[in-house]
Amino acid sequence: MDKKACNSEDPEVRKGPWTMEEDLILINYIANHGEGVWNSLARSAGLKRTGKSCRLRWLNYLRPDVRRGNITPEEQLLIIELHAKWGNRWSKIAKHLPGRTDNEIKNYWRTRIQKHIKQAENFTSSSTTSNLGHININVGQPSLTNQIVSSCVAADHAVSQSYPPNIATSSFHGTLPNFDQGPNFSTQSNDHNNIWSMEDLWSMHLLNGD
DNA sequence: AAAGGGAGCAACCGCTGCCTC
DNA sequence: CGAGGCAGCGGTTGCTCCCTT
Repeated sequence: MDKKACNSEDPEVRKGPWTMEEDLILINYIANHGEGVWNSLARSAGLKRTGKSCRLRWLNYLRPDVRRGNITPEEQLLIIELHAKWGNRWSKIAKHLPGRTDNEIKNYWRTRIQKHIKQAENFTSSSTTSNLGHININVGQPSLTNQIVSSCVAADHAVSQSYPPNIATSSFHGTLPNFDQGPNFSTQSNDHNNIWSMEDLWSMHLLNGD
């Protein structure tokens, strides 16, 4: 329970998007002191953030091993199968997808797969009882699962085909990301960008001499 | 060219479970 | 054994970007 730690009335506590400065402070601090005891970490590092916020930022974004963007068809299939098995146990599912975070998988599911599932279910007979509220795919229904996977893959493929590679990555090619906009410099990016931006952050961290 | 709407994603919120004292 | 503190989880919100009209 985050009784005091999550006191959102505290004017000293910053909320909203993380700035690059904050990211660097957090990276530096964790590099020097390691993770853990997030509330005191936030205080010691001089971040006006809750420990919770620091933990989330680190786990979902700043960790060096985090992979972002471009969910592969294999990963899609795995997500669908594991979700069919475990439901919305995102962290459990994420453990089977190295480098992926529960938040990313959750967002991916809600924004992409859920949409395709609905389409697929509409496409299949209306006589089949389904649970749209809590998507419940039976692994024993390969046709539906395959339909969803192929639907997702096809959609993603279409998107990647319709975007010239340098459009999605344009803001990162040949110039430093625009950090003025806060952490959004790496949103909606593919693997290449993400490696790019995070390497950038980490190299800056290293340049700081830590 | 501008406005509206939808999609995608980062971050917050509230809750639960575990651990320590 | 109970209280308090922390980490972790899942749901939700709100912002930004991009596409369509």
